[in-house]
Amino acid sequence: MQSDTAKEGGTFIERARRAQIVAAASETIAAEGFARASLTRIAARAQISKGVIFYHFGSKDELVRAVVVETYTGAGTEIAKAVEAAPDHGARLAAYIRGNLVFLADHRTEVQVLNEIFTSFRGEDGRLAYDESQLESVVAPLEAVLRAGQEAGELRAFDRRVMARTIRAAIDAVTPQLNLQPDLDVGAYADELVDTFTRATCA
Amino acid sequence: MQSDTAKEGGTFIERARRAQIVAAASETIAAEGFARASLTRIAARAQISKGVIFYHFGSKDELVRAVVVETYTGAGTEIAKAVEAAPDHGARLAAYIRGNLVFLADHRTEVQVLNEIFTSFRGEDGRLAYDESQLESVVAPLEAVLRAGQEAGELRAFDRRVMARTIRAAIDAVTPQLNLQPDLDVGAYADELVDTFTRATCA
DNA sequence: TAGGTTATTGACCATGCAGTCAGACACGGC
DNA sequence: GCCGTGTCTGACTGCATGGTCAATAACCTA
Repeated sequence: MQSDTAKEGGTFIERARRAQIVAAASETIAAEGFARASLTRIAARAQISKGVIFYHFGSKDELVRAVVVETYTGAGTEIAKAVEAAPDHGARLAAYIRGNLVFLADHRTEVQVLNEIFTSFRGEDGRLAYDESQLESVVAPLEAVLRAGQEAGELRAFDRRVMARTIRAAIDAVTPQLNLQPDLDVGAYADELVDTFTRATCA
Repeated sequence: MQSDTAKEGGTFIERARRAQIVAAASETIAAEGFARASLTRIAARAQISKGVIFYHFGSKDELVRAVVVETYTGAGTEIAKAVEAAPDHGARLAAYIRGNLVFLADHRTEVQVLNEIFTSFRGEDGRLAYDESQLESVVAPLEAVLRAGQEAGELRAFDRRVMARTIRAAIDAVTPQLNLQPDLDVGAYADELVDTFTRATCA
């Protein structure tokens, strides 16, 4: 039997194995892409029998979701901290952008794994398991920053939804470039984006 | 035997079948996603035997590439026309953005198919067949527009590469939204983007 | 209408997949 | 030493996949 949220459930071995399998799955996805990350390959990387995965996780679906939770936890708070430390709303937007790019640069593998899962992981019905509608939670905090800035009169009037999507898209576009060109100057890239969106949003 | 570029090669039946199979493949990808678009399903949709696909195309790989070529041809010129009709460089950028969004709205299915292929189609090595490095040709014309604008003094100094990527990302982000919310007001969305990037780029 | 080319079928193959399971191992309490 | 529970293995099933192929149908020309 395995625990649901796994924070404290299960025996010592239970938790250790789950962590090991999740790590192996993450590594396999990063190294070979989601499409090639079969349970056979994941088990091989972890140097365990394939059956043990089914002992600790009910299905491949459950494993993948565990990888997402594991990888996602902590990312949001890290960026939120940077944003909240900023004084005015213009600076908050800048902090948001910079916080995101720094996170991308520091956690490229994890971000790549999440990207693989989000764009390839499909349910039985063939639809993406993590589609646009569920990514609402990613855009929402950014929209909140924009709204606050507008209400304070520091940012001009614009469609917050469109602007938030645009900024998110600009940030998300960095990952594949970083993947292709690992020595990309993320700081300079951030400066450009901050400049661009400051001009685009300020009153 | 089948032709390579297929414009005029082969018999009448040859060309008709190829077109039919490409169409069926495109429909299947649009309806069920790339991952589920197996040759069996494609053949079923076209109401032909699976073997006939291998008679006209050497492999699934070749079929998919034919879909890309088929779908891609014409898109570039359509947008280029709109861009070249614009007077000054600021207007050119606006025309580029509007041209792209109009194209997205008018050809959602085709764009969705391309998107499916670009994000899921992998070679034997497990790497994306159409990755970031091969999408250079998409960003290049936009960079040219930006460069011309800067040299004419109409656009401020900025990193053209970053700006081009950002604009492309903003445009590409529309597709999944359109998919999720088919009645999205693309005209208004285009206005917002034009406003945003005009402010961001003008001298 | 005969004969050769072109086009098509459906059965077949090897492979890889997610998932199952009977049995074996480890190990602590009795 | 033995038992029971928790853990693990490796062989197995059933299925879908991309791809092959011999037989055959459709077609065109002579």
